[in-house]
Amino acid sequence: MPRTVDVDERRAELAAAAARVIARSGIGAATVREVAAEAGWTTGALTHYFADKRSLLQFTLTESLERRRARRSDRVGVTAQQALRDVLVRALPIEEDARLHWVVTLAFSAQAASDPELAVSQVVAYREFRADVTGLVERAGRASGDAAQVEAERLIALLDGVSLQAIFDPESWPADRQRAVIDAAL
Amino acid sequence: MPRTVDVDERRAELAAAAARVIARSGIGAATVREVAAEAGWTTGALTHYFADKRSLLQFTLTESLERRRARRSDRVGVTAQQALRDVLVRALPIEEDARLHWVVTLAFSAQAASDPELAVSQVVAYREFRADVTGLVERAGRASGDAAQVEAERLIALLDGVSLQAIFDPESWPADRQRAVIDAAL
Amino acid sequence: MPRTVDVDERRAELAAAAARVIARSGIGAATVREVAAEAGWTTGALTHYFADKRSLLQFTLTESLERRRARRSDRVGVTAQQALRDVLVRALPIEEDARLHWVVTLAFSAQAASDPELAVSQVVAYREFRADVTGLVERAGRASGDAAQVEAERLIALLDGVSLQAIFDPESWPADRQRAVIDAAL
Amino acid sequence: MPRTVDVDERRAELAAAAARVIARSGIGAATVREVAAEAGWTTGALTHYFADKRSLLQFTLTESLERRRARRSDRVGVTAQQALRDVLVRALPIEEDARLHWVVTLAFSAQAASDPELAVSQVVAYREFRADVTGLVERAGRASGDAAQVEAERLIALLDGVSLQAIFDPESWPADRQRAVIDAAL
DNA sequence: TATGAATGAGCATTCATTCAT
DNA sequence: AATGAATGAATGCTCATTCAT
Repeated sequence: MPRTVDVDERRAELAAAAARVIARSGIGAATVREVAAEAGWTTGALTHYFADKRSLLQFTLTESLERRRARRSDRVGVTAQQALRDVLVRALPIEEDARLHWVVTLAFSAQAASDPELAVSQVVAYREFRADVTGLVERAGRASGDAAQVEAERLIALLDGVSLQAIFDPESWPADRQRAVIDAAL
Repeated sequence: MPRTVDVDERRAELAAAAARVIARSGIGAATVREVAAEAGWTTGALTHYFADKRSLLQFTLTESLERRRARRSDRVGVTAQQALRDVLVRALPIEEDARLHWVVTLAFSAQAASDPELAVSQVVAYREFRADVTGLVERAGRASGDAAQVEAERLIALLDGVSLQAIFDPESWPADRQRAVIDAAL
Repeated sequence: MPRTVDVDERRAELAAAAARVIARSGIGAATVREVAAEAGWTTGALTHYFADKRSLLQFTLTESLERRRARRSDRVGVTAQQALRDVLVRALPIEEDARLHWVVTLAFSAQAASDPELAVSQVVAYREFRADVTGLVERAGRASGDAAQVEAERLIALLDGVSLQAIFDPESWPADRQRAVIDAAL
Repeated sequence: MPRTVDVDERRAELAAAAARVIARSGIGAATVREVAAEAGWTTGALTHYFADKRSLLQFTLTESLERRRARRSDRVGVTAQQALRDVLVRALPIEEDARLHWVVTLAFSAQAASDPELAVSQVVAYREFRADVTGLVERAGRASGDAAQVEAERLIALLDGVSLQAIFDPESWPADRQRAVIDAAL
């Protein structure tokens, strides 16, 4: 089914274009025209891949969440403690990929209040992340059972809080300081 | 003499209406018409108090930040340690006021990327918050000098992370669990 | 009836303000607010003197035409030939009064097409002007009967043509050149 | 391949519709909606051809000036004297084309005060007209050098004055009388 | 008489969406 | 599959007008 591959790839390209527009100019500027132009197509072409604007944006968010999840799993040949640290540090808005994800996520938070489907995607992704981190906390022998989940939540809250502030106030939060907070918590 | 009106009060009313609309339906739904209707006026009336939509939204954000700051200062006759705990806990999205503030703040984060003035307001407010918390950490004898600021940043990051998740996934984060994270950190 | 005098005076003041606004920024900028502000009042005050915008503008035009007519008659102790020359030259957009009148008249020409009442005011004023000039042509012994009217029309056409171009292209038409055309025709 | 459209032709159609609306109801009535309806399109379609209202109206004026200029040049196989008379008479508001041009020009004079670009278009067009007429005056052997330009200005002033009055007071100015003034001047 | 708050219709403009080609 | 012309609803904003004070 080579055609299916094309379609998926095209959808991913368009979602990436949408993410770039959102990061650059805010979600209000993410019009169909603008996203299509950013991707190098016309609005008409876009409608072959997304029924309407809403599904384009919906996919942009889930794609961003999915890519974050994928990035998380490619850790091989390290100890659980290292893996835990890796997962947390790579979620910080330090590398461009992660920063883009954060900006997109926050932009959608403005819509999630009124759009349950968006909210669900984010909740599911968060719970998966929590399960992953809980697993690593256990494998690292830091805690087990409920205590492991509490520890995971504490670590994720710290990670999210630092990320949020680093997005808003990058000057106060160079990469080193971001990582330092995580390392101190571990 | 025509009926006179308390301009500042009216502006605050309209900003509150805007905040409610944003919290209920997202910032995209915060149109001039919708905000005016929420406040019980027509669009024309709104223009007496705000030159344009941008200044309405700008004021909505700064008003929200200002109210949060004001709420922070009314703590009397308690120990520094209690005051610190109070400040952090009351910033959590537990009471309606604080929840509304969080939703509004996050909604604006979607715009701040493209509107430097909004970004500045948020950064300034965050730095003030950090200074306040740092002062309390010192007075509580938890740390001093640079270490006090590092501790403050850790506490705020934790607070922000919990708040963010509580906004997205309220089911996972009842008030007790939110407070527990803060208490454990203290 | 002192109050009546006040009212008439106030109406004249407002009409003068309207004329200044039109001359400065075009008829599109002659909003009720703008005219009231130019006169130093609020819009509410204006409504005591004019039922609506239309009657304000209508009066602005007729007042301008009336003032032009009044200016025409204050010529004493000169020969008919001198009076003729005077009437024509003083109608040219050289002095501020006359220039303002021209600009206002032209601005209203844009509306006269769709507003018969405005058109009538202008036609009546023009015919009066023609009758005046015809009388002067006869008294100056330049022509009589139908020939006098034809001569008057020629002179007025010349005057209007020069005025029109002087309004549009003042650089090409300093006062001297405007007067020279009239003098050559006489 | 989608249906293709002659952009220049469409712009000309829309400008013609704008001219008709202006002539019928005044420039104040020349709203985007009204012009689009007059042309048989919706407002959205209009924006494919003009970025905004201002550029639509600007084009309407320059198109009208351009058409007048084009009309002027299609004189072949006549003497210079005949050509001169032709040019002047065809500029009078006798035929529908010329009348429309006059009304449009006058309507824009109400805006030119506040829009320098419009004023420039009109001045340039007038100076071209003057240069053309001056050339014909010379070729007709009526005058030469500076005298030719003075004669041209006199003729144009007469033409403009007659036209202006014929627009305002058509009853007083049937076609014959308009032409008679020009012929008498020649 | 005068104020200015409030209304609501109308405006230019933007934009998601449809559709003939 | 892709274009881009066209639609029409929605938006921010302006403004003439009304009216309680």
